[in-house]
Amino acid sequence: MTEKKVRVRFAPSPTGPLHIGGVRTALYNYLFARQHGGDFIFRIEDTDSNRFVPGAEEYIIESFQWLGLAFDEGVGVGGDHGPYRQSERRDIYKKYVKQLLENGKAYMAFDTPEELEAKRGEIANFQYDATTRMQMRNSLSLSKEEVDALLASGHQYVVRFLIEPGVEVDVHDIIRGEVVINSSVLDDKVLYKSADELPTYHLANIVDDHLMEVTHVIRGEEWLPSAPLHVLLYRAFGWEDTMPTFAHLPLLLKPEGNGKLSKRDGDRLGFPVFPLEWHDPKTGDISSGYREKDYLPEAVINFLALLGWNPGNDQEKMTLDEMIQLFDLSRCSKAGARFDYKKLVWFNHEYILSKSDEDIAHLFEPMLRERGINEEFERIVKVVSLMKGRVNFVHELWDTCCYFFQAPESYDEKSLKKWWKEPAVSNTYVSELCDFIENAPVFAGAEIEPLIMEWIASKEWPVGKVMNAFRVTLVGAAVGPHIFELTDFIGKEETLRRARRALDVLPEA
RNA sequence: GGCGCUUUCGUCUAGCGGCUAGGACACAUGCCUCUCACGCAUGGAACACGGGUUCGAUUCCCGUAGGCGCUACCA
Repeated sequence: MTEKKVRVRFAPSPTGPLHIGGVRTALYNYLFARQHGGDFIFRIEDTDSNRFVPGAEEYIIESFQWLGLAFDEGVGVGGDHGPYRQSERRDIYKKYVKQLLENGKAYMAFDTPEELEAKRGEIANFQYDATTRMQMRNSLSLSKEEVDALLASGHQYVVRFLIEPGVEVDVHDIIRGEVVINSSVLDDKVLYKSADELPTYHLANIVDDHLMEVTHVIRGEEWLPSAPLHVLLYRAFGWEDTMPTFAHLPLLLKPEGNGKLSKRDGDRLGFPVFPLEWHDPKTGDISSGYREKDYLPEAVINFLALLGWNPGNDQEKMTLDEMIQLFDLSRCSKAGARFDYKKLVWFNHEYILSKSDEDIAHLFEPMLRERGINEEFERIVKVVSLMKGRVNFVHELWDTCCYFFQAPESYDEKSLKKWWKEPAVSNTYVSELCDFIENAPVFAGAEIEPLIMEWIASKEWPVGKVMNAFRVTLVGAAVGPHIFELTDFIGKEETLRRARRALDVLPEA
C-alpha cells in the first residue's frame, strides 16, 4: 500500500454552539493528524438550510482558537480542496447525484411528506426499501412518461439511494474491529433534495471526504449505524479502494442518570457543556462556557483527552505535545464515558499550579482592577505565588486573598468564637503584641518572627491563641497564609493599623 | 419494536489465560501547622449474571440482563 498523507477532518453543522463532545472528537482528530504529520481540515456541513443558526460558525472558530487547536485547511483557513462550506458546493454534489442516477444506483422519489407519513401510519415499522419501494411513487415504480410529466410540472422530488438487499456489509473500524450488517435492514436513504438543491449529510459527506482526500474518519459512535450505508456509497461511486478508515469514538454520557451528555445538562448540573458562552440569537438564552467559567484551556483539553483514551501508563497530566506523541486510536475505549466534571476541576487546579505565577497574575489582575484594586503587578505576582495552590479557579483567588489588598471590614463569627472567646485576654495579647512590633528594631517576617516567639514564650502565653487572635485582626478570619507573609506584604503601618482598629471594634469583655 | 455498539472500584481507567486485580478523581483518616488551605501518607471501594472452552478464566466463545446509539427530505 502506498503511503498516503494522513488527512482528517472535523465537520460540524452550524446549528448552534459546539458541544463539548464535539470538542473531544475534534481533539482526537487533531492529535491523530499531528502525530502523523497530516492535515487537519475544518469543514462546515450546512446542508440543512432550515437548521442554520447565525453566529454558530464564528462561534466554532473562536472556540478552537481559545482551545489552541489549529486547522491546516478549511473554512477560515483556505486550502486546495475548497470550498469547505457544503452550501457552496451544490454544483459538485449535483454532478455526483447525476452520476448515481445514470448508473442506476439511485432513483428519484416523488412521495410527499404527507404521503410518507400516511404510509408510516398504515404499515408498522415502515421502511423505504426493497420491500416497499415499488408501492411508492418513484422513478422505479412509475413509467418514464409519468416521471417526465412530474418533472415537467415542477414536482419536487428527492433522490434515494437504491439499496440492494441481502448483502453483508463489512465495516472495518479501528476501535471496534469488524462490524457486519446486512443491507436488508438499511433503508433507501435520501441523498438529495430538489427543493433546496442540496444533498443530505450522507451524500455530501462521502463526496467531500473523497474529494478532500480524507484518509481517516474519526467521529462519534452515533454514526456507527450509518457507516455501512457510507461503505455502500463509496462502492456505488467506485471509490472503495480509497475509502477512508473509520474510527467510531465512544459517546460522552451524563455525570449521573441516563443518556448522553446533552445541551441541557450543563447548567443544570453546575458545569458548562460548551467551550464558550453562547447567546442564543432566537431565544436569548445564555448557556455558560468553559472560558467564561474560568477554566484553563489546557485543563479542558487534558481532561477531554482522557475521556475515552489513555496512554497505557499512569500518566494523566500531559501537554498537547505529549498527547500528540502518545495518542493511539487503538487504545480508545469502546464504552461511553461519564463526564466527571469534578476531575476536570482537579485538572484545572493542577494547571494553575503548574503555570507560572506571572501567567496566573495576568489572569487575576483584571479581576482586581474590576474591584478597584490598583496593586502593582509585581505585588500581585507575590500574592499569587503564596496563594495559587489553594484554588481550583483563578477567580477564587479574590475570596482567598482579598485581605492582602484591603483591610477586613467585618470579622468572621466562627473565627471569633474560637479565637476571641475571652475578649479581655485576646485584647491584651494583640494590644501588647502591637506595642512589641511597634518598638521592635526590625519588621521583616524572617527577622521579627523569632523575636516575637521568644517574647511570647517569655510571657508564658499560648502561641496559638496569641497568633490566631492577631490573625483575626489582620485577616478578619482564621484563614490565610503564614501570618508573617501577610505582614511582610501589607507593611508595618498597615499591620498596626488593622490590629488596633480591630481592638477598637471587637468586644473587649 | 428492529438493528448495532457496549459492560473492571461511585467516576475515568490499566489488564490483552495464571496478578495480594494497578493508577487517578471523589470520599475517609492521619501527618505537617499560629489558622485555613495546599502538600504528603494511609485506608475503604470493582471484574453484571449464567453456561461453555481450558489444568486454569476479569481475560476467549455463546446466551441472559443492564447501559448507550441509530431507526427523518437532521447532522
